[in-house]
Amino acid sequence: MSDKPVRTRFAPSPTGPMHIGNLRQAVFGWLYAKHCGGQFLLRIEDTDQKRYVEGSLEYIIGALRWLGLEYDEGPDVDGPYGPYIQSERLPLYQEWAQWLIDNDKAYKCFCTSERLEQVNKEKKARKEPPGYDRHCRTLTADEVAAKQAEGLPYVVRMKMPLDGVTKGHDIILGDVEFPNDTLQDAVILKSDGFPTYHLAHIIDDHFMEITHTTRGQEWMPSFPLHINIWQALGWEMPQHAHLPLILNPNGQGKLSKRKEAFDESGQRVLIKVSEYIEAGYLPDATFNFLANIGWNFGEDKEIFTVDEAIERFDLKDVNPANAAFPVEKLDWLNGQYIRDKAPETLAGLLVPVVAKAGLNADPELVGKVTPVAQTRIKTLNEFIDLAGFFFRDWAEFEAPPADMLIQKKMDTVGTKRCLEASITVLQAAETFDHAALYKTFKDLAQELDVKNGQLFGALRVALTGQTISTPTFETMEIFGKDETIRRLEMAVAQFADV
RNA sequence: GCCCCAUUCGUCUAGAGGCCUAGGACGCAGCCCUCUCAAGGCUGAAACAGGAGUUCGAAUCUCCUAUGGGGUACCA
Repeated sequence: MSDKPVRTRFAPSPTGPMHIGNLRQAVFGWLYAKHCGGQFLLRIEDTDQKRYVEGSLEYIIGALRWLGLEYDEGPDVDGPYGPYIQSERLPLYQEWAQWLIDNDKAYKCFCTSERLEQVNKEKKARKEPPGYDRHCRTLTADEVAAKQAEGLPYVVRMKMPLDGVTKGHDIILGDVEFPNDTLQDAVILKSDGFPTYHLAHIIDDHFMEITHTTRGQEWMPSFPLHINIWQALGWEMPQHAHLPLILNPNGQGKLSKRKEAFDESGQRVLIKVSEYIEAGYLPDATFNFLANIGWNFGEDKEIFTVDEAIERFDLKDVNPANAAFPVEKLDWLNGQYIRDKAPETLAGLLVPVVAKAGLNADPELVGKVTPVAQTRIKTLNEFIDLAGFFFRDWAEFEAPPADMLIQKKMDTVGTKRCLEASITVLQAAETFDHAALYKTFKDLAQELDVKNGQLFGALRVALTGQTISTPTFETMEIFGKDETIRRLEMAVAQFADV
């Protein structure tokens, strides 16, 4: 091990909206770099032109920034090791592929995909494991020259050892070894001149001076290939950490944006980072949640800040086992974070949410409603369901139907009487704060010989049109005397024919 | 098929040979509080995949089996 500064990278492919599992990989790499006082960089691996999706870079950058994972170098952050987009580094890969050929570590392969298919078909018929038969590995220099003179397209394949074992070490998994006779002469440079991931990431990691790599465990099978490439190149290999995968909540299969998953309550599991943002999850809660999968803070502490995580995080403490995605825990955590925020701060976050819902996002009103909603919402968006009525045009409020106003074990006559009596009491009210209102209505309930819940429930529905809402008297206080009475009168009108 | 990895409450996890009659959290159940819904408080049910070893002693080490996951592309 050297004393060079720790450098980690997040290297996604620009293939569309960013996946939440991907974001977690980024979290671990970022956390480790920060923990070591090193650098974290973003590199775009776009060596597969076919899979490129327009706008992906913006998705990736947006997701990283949203969560607070600032990178020291990247496509839009200049650094001394750029460019940070692989398609802009093509000559480098081609040069080193040639170097490998020149040094007898790799070879040109002219086999067509048709032949490859044929080979596999035959192998299958003989019940042999599939794979390339190394047909071009033994081509003579003259044969190669002849094929090239014909203008035949070719790929470059790695010349893998035929026997023995390839040994490697992983920070999380420990020592691993692979029998070489099961390995393939993988393609490292495609016929279009683009490198495959295998070659490209190694060259980049080397020249970008990456000291520790983090990637999903799905890469484990190609680890021996990579080890051999590093060795062939004669470069010092960074330390590798293969991170556990996130599985669907039921533990069946890895979380994927192509296959939708559902949790126990039948809710669709959100996959894209953008979906989490839109659903009203907080970045700090999401960070906490993601960091808690496969790693934990210790001391039985579930809730921790980013700085606390940086302080403690170490790749070697990561649990090697794959994890079912514990979605339901995010709701709880997000609720915790919402409650921990200063009401003014929360209100600031809520204003745009109200606006986005197409409602009147008056900051002052949001500020008044926030404290009474704070313990009742788990995501920002739930604010709309609970308290959206405050932000609709009051003049357009329509009284709820009579049967909604009538509470348990009440009838039309009794309900109407309650509402009328309430209006009378309200008109006489001098102070209009919720504590005083509570007291007067408690007295009124006794006077009318109904239960608190029966009276208060009718009031709630009359005021909000909802059976679940912010507390009734706090709601009255926010509405003020005039609006409160107006709504109750509208409710009484629902009983006109009684 | 072959290769690789993993396996502690339903789930995320703590646990690196005696501290474990296995700890925390989510979820769940019950109770308290209570104007709805939450929040909060308290209580409870709930796990070392199985089998062989090693050892005075194993959730912790070894092997086998089972199960789950991943890979097996001129995708990453």
